[in-house]
Amino acid sequence: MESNPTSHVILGMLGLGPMSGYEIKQFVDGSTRFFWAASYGQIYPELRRLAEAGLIEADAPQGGRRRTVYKLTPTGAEALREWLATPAQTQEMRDESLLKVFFSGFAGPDATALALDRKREYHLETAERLRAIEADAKQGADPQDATYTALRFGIAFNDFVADWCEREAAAQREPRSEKERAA
Amino acid sequence: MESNPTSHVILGMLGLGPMSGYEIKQFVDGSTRFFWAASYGQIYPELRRLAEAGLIEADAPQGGRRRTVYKLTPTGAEALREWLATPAQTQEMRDESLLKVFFSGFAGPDATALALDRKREYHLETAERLRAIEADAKQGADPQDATYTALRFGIAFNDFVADWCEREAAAQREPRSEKERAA
DNA sequence: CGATTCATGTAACTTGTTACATGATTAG
DNA sequence: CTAATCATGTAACAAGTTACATGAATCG
Repeated sequence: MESNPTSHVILGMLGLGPMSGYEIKQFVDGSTRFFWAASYGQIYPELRRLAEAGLIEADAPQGGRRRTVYKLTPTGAEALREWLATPAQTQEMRDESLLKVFFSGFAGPDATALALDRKREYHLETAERLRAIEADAKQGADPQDATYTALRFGIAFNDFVADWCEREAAAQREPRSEKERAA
Repeated sequence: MESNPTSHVILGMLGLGPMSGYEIKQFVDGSTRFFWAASYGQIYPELRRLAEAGLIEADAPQGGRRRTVYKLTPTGAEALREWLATPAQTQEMRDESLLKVFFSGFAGPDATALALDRKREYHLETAERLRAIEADAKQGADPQDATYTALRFGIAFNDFVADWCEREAAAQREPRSEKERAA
């Protein structure tokens, strides 16, 4: 069984409890989305593959709707534990706002501060959205619960970046360096 | 001309000065790599497309080696300015180390702190690598130069995450909550 | 002169998104 | 009854990586 990135998210989600593909997608969108997304186009085919490989199996469907709830098999639980014990490999960012900061010099000396302002705005909004999720999750949440920890990371991270952008934009707006002032 | 993410990196790089595909790759690897990567498989075909669309053109090749140095045309410069003036859209992360933190509860109560330790280590190493690049770039660098600003962002960001992981791992190792202590 | 680096390029593959199709169930 | 939501799925596409092929120039 070839393992791919998406398979680990699915195994992890089923490690939290039995779920259908639809529920996995909802859960991802409300939690790992900001650092690891997944779409139906990945989830459903991957569920099938994992079931064929014997890592997960269809649980008895509950409720009136036709749906397939999956759960981990012992093999799947083992695979999840193994993956968790392995050092992480994928560490990627694609941050267009930072790319614009990087190249902003081309649009003149004031453009950098503006690019930083825009980046800041994005992170403020994201932090706010995450705080809304946190407020929902807060009731009875154990602060040491790992999923909650990841959420707090998202908030802290976005707050930090917003602050950094603010400070840096201010520095960019300060009077130019001695060399330039002398000129 | 359909614009795609890679085309903007190339236009931006050529905005810094005429470059060959090979040089673009080197430059990316030494700068935007940690927030926006690019491979030869993207760069060379895209250079051809941009040249056909008239946004860039082959400059007179300098030096003994056979190579093609590209530069922006006025149209390309305009396209770059336009892109810079537009709000950023792509904002993605794929952070496997955080995913492991998120799911770590499955591997027992101690696993979260360990996952945080590992994540911390990664960011310490990255910060160190970026500092090495900074040390190289430092001679005569204008602190308000935008490319330098992005580099400092990378360092600050990785330092922050490393610290956050340290604090959070410590909190995870503290005695459990009242509820559990009472039990 | 042999190894390394410079330099360009492509084919096969992996990964992921978007948009659509389908239909059942539930809420108002 | 009809609109929204639940639920599963796929096809077409977009994006990006890896690995390889090729050959010239340079360095020791």
